[in-house]
Amino acid sequence: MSSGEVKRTGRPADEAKREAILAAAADSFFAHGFAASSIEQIAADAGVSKVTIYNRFGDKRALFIAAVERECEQLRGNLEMPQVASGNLRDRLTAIGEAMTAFLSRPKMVQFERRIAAETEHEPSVGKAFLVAGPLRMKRAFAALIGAMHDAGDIEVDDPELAAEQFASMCKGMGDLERRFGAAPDPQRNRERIAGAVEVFCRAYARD
Amino acid sequence: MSSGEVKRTGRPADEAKREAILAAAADSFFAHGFAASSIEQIAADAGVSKVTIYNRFGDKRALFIAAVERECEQLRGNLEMPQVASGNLRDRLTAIGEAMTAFLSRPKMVQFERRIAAETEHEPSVGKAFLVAGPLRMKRAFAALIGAMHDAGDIEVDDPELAAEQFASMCKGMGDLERRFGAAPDPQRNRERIAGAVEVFCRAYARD
DNA sequence: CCATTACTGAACGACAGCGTTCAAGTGAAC
DNA sequence: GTTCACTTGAACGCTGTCGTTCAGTAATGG
Repeated sequence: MSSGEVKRTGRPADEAKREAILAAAADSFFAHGFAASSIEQIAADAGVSKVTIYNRFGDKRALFIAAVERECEQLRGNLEMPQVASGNLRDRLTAIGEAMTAFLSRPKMVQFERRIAAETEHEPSVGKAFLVAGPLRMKRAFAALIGAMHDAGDIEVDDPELAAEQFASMCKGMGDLERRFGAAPDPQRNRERIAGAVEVFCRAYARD
Repeated sequence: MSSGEVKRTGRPADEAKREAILAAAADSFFAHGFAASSIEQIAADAGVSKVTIYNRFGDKRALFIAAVERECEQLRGNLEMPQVASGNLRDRLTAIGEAMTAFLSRPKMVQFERRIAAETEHEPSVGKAFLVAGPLRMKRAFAALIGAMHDAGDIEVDDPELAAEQFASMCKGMGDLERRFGAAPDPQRNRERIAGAVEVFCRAYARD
């Protein structure tokens, strides 16, 4: 009943401050890590008193969780698959591969992944939440696309999820690792990876 | 000249202690992260005085670097490619895929990767060192194998490094992500991934 | 035995973070 | 204007870490 519609008397909480706190927390946590971040600094960055943070979030750990949840929500927004229904099979696959690579290459994304992975050690739920909000979601969307291509008769695929993984993995190749471990990006090689993935995928699955 | 053959007088350094320190440091750093690890705790775990650590390594950061280097060396040892010269193409590829997945799935490896990635943010050299000692090394070894298969007439490949990446990436699929973010391992799915990778690879590259 | 080097335990100063408390101020709703 | 909840700044106790110092002990070569 009355979800969040409770009329509270007195001064209302400042939602702008909540946002500022979470933004500052995310910046610090994902840039420096949980242990290396201080609530004091986050409060200063957010232009807010430390007490306000404790009143609203209670705990450093809880603040971290809240920041992760916020980031996952934002992730969901930017995750839209490019709806490429036009063009031939190869062009469509290429577009998908390029969109995916671009999405995963953003520095912010790389940083976020790094940090979530590290923090998963202590808080496995964080890792699971990210998996569901990010990669698994993406895989399912792409698998559905593969299924549609199969139904349309463009390709012949038994296991759409596996095929989706294969294509996505080939597009990433080692670019994934290189990004994560700070090697300089190589756009040329990334294009070759996508082209190669399309080629192999088509040789293996394209009909006629 | 006389590399390390300098006759030093006085009590000799206890190499066993050095090892104990590095082992304890690696355990702590890779389990809890750099900032969350304390020299005091590492000293206690190693059964060594804190002063000994400072005398031998000088600094927390230097200790971390030393621990990473040691881990990379150990990595090099366990990285031997299975020399599968026998059997048909599919069997050989399957053996390679299984060896690779087993190697990358070890909890210690997952943990190490997570931590190095996180610490790359502050110390990019650490990430680069790991890339060279691990993945790049592996890729080259595997690319050489692919090249040999090509020369032997089993497959037809233009870009052995790309093909190596493709096969390895397909074998990993999303298992990589799942491990890193703490999802329960699925051996059945991993086998399917390897089988699928072999199938696609052969369809794309196998001769006749 | 003696010089030399390695190691230890304990203690120290300096600093920073967490989480809490308190008194005071602020602002919306009734 | 009163009320009530939110917000603030400052201060506090506590804990923990780093990095250093020092005196004392252990082990080795000459």
